[in-house]
Amino acid sequence: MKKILDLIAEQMRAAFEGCGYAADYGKVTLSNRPDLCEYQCNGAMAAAKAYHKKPIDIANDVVAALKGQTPRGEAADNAALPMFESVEAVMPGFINLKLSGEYLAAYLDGMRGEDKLGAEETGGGKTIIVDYGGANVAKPLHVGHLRTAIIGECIKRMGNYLGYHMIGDVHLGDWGLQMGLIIEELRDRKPELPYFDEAYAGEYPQEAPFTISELEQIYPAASARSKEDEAFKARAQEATFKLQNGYAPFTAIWRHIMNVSLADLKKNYANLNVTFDLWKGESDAQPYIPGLIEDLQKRGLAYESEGALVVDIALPDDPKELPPCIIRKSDGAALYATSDLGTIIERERDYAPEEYIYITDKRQELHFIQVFRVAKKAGYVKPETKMTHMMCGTMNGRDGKPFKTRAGGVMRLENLIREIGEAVYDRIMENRTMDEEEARRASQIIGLAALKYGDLSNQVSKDYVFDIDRFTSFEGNTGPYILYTIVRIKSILARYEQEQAENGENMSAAKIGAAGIRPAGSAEEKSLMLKLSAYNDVVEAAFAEKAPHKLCQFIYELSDAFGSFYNTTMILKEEDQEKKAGYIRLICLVKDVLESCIHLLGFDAPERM
RNA sequence: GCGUCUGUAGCUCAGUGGAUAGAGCAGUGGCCUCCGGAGCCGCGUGCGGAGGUUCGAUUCCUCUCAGACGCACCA
Repeated sequence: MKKILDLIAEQMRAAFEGCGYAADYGKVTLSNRPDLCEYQCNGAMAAAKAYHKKPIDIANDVVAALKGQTPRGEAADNAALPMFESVEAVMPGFINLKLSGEYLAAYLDGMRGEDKLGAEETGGGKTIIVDYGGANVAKPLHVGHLRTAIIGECIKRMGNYLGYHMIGDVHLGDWGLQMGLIIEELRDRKPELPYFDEAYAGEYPQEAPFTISELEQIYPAASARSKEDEAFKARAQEATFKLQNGYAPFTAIWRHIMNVSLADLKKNYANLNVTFDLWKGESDAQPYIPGLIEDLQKRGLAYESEGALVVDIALPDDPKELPPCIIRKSDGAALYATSDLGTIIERERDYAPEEYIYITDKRQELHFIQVFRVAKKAGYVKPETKMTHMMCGTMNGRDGKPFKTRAGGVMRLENLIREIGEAVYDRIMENRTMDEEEARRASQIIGLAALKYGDLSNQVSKDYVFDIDRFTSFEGNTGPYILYTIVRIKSILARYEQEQAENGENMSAAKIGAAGIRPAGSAEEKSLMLKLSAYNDVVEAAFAEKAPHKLCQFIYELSDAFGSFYNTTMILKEEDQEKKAGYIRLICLVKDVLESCIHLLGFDAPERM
């Protein structure tokens, strides 16, 4: 369906044109003075200069033209309906518009009849790769992984919804120095293992020489040690180099690390409602790296500098000369940028995407500038391919500093999720009687909504304060409040159905769906309807601007509008059955839109709460 | 030092080249013979600072102050 703002703008453009002004001035926006009007057009003021006329005169011309005009909206059903309830020109030259109740009701009925509630599939099947995992093998997920996972999942869902072919890749950190660190730490802890016996010629064991919890302990220990112990660090670097060159015993250890760790990671991401189409990692880029380096050297793009192999990426109009991109360290090992470039080559070969979206912490900005520039400069990626780096702000604690556990350590994701679940559970139990099992289940669902909504409702690029008490509150602009609205609507709908069944009435669900939504009978109802009509516009904008928080803002406002409507309108007590059925259809649409939005955001609503 | 990002209400956050800059929380006062009161309706304070462009700037530009982050062999 066309967006309602576009439909209105069509009228406005025609009116401007009819009066001899350029159609472009007919741009329409939501009103910023809801007390005066619903939509507004400021074009008359912009046009004043070009036509040497007073803005108000232009506005009056256009309004007159608009009044004499018949609507020509393309939605055939709506074409016969006058679009506006009122149009007026006011000083200094605003054109204020109110939509007719019939037109709006017809528009909403159009939404009800569509699979995606009026959202258009503008993606046309274009392939977009979204790289939003960044988890490191052998290292537990922590809060630092939370944002990218949540945001990436949302971006992917929105894109798919709008008809793009989104490919989500977890892109594991499974190949860098960390692997060498683990190997060497393991050698010190269990020197008797055959992997460390150079004379060993037999088969390596199937069984991993460690459990996930051991592994999770080994890495941090090794990492800390490498910062103090130069010799250890050197050993780790050598081990990394050997692994990267296919040394069999280390490859065997690496496989064990991968197997043990992957199962755990999958479980944790699943708990977050986050899924990936690809479980690729840096290791998958390795086969491309020798060719990549050779190619860059042969074409003179890469050269030696201070022992390392680098590619210049500076451009003449950079405010500051950027450091070159290192693609091979002086010890011969590949590194982050190299494997990202290798990954790009693989992705081009397998998917040839029209856009890349990388979602990471904003501290990696320089790295992605370098990688993108090398990819374009070397022609690995077409010039017109969009490469976007979505930079996430940091998640801070209430003190404004990076989020930590009470003890001051890094908070593990599973602990965070559990804490939130418990906070929600306590709230449920103190307010309502629900059996324990259901409360447990509900608190899982609600907790995830609290967590995700709390994150997604902030702008991606900004640091934000993570506050469990605030996020899990059932009041205000929170995930639970949105769910509460949905649950209330479900409850009303269930009662209505029951009522109809008891009366043996013919108002079956199918019949309800068939009849129309009625023009608003109150200011609250109309506000609700206007808000609903913006759905397709909002989803499209949220994706185009990669701004999930716009979706959050929308559902909050929609929930709020529903709250006001609900509070002033007796739905089930309404005696006029037609009117009542109209209300039911309306709130059913509210529910559908809300559920659709939370699904895009990546969480669900419980049946009760 | 250089660069990037960010400064909006007591707190947490939205927002726009235009009319009176909005929400939530906290504080405070109302609203149930009523569908979930975990609700609804009121009440007050603010665009870090200075210039500039513009009929109009919180928004665009310059400078300045403050904070976060980054600045070649970690990822």
